[in-house]
Amino acid sequence: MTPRSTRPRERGIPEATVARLPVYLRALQGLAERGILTVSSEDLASAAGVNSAKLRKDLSHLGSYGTRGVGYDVDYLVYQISRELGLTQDWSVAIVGAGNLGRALANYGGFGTRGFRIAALLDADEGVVGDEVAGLRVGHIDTLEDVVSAERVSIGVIAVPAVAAQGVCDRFVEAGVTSVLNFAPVVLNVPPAVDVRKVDLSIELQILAFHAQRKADGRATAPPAGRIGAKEKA
Amino acid sequence: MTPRSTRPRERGIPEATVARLPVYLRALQGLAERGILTVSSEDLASAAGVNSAKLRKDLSHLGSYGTRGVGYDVDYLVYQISRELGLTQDWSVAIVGAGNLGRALANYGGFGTRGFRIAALLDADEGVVGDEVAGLRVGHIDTLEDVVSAERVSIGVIAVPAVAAQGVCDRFVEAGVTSVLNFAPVVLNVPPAVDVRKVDLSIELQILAFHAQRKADGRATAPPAGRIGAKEKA
DNA sequence: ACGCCCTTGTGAAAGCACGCACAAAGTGGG
DNA sequence: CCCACTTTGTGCGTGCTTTCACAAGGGCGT
Repeated sequence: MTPRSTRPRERGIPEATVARLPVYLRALQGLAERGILTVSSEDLASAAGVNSAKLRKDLSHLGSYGTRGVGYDVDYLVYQISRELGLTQDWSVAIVGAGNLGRALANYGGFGTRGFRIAALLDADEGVVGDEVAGLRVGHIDTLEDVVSAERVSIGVIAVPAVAAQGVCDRFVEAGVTSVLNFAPVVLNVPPAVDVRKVDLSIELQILAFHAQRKADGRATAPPAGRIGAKEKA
Repeated sequence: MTPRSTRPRERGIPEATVARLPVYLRALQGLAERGILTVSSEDLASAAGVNSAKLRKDLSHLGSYGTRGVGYDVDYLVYQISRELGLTQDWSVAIVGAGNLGRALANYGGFGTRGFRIAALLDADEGVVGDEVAGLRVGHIDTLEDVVSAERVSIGVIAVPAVAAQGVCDRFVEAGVTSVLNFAPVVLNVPPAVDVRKVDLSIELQILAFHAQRKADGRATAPPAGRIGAKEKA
């Protein structure tokens, strides 16, 4: 614990790096569970499916947490990434929509890891209100505002049909939620201060179809080079 | 139908553009349903949540399908984008995992739009094999290879727990599937010729948490600027 | 038939992201 | 105590993305 520069990072982690940190975190937690104490950038990169230089550069944005000639201390790095991502505090999440998707989300064990607490699961359908899902009782959509303020919900998850999504989003925003995760296939309109992320099955399928067509349309001009996967064998 | 250059695009649409085409397509279909025949890049961009210059450049990669001073013919553009994405042919999709997530996917009406056909919904749990979901009977995982070859499945969807994902993926690959959509929170290992896309709830949540923390940690250095959303009012 | 006005399509510039390759830094053996 | 080896952290070149700004093209009113 030498004093170091005391100024590891100076704010401003590239968005592309932020998007990969959760992947590194998961890989590290897997290593930790297997009792591995130290890992090199090469090994961690391989576990996370990225280039090792990219991994090192990503981590360098958080500070100098590695030891040359040795690698990274797994537990320490888990802690640093968790802290950077804001997972050392708990975030309350409200899920709207208790259909199959909402239930799948609610059952998503421990919500990735810890750090997220499902404060409520709401639905507009009287038929499902009152059901128990993942140890939670489904509440009525009309209690959204109460739940958000009582439970200090900071992240809203929208798992309702497309036509209802903007309405739910507006209510979240009105209630003070500034982070929204949207599973409905619509573009949400929100004020600039609100952060929206989208998860969209049909978009992913269509992107796959595009590349599949490439492969089928006679020899493609370039290999698929999927943005995410396409790694070589272990 | 003037002869034009007959060489509208020459192969090689940027990946970033491909990822946005489905969004444009959906926006256009919405316009078409409302009976709108023509749209300007400005209006379409607004509906899709992007910058109009970006939209024009994206569309220019497909060819010159607009009319200066007027805009784009909605139906024609729908057709061109569909064709480019490979949606004018049908793709057979097999979903493995008939839990809440698998069911949610199977029920995802018309699978976005048309273009995708669910050839099978499979599960390893004898308890759910035989259930009817979305007009489909859940089959046993052991029939995966048969289904893939009999139904000419080209896209495999993995909606199983993390520990089972790699195994299912291997079976898909072995059976000849070259496009995989993975919902399990693991990095899949596949040969280079296979295209994998990942949808991961907990990663999205963690990215939101990062930005939320930024907002909370005193005035952020920069506004959130969510990759996806954060548009202004209509 | 002419000219005004609107909107597309695209050069050019700026900003990011990626990956190579290497110097710096730390470990362990002799 | 020194040297050989390992692995990090990063400067730099390259290519992709985004955005601006505007010339070219086409419709419409007169």
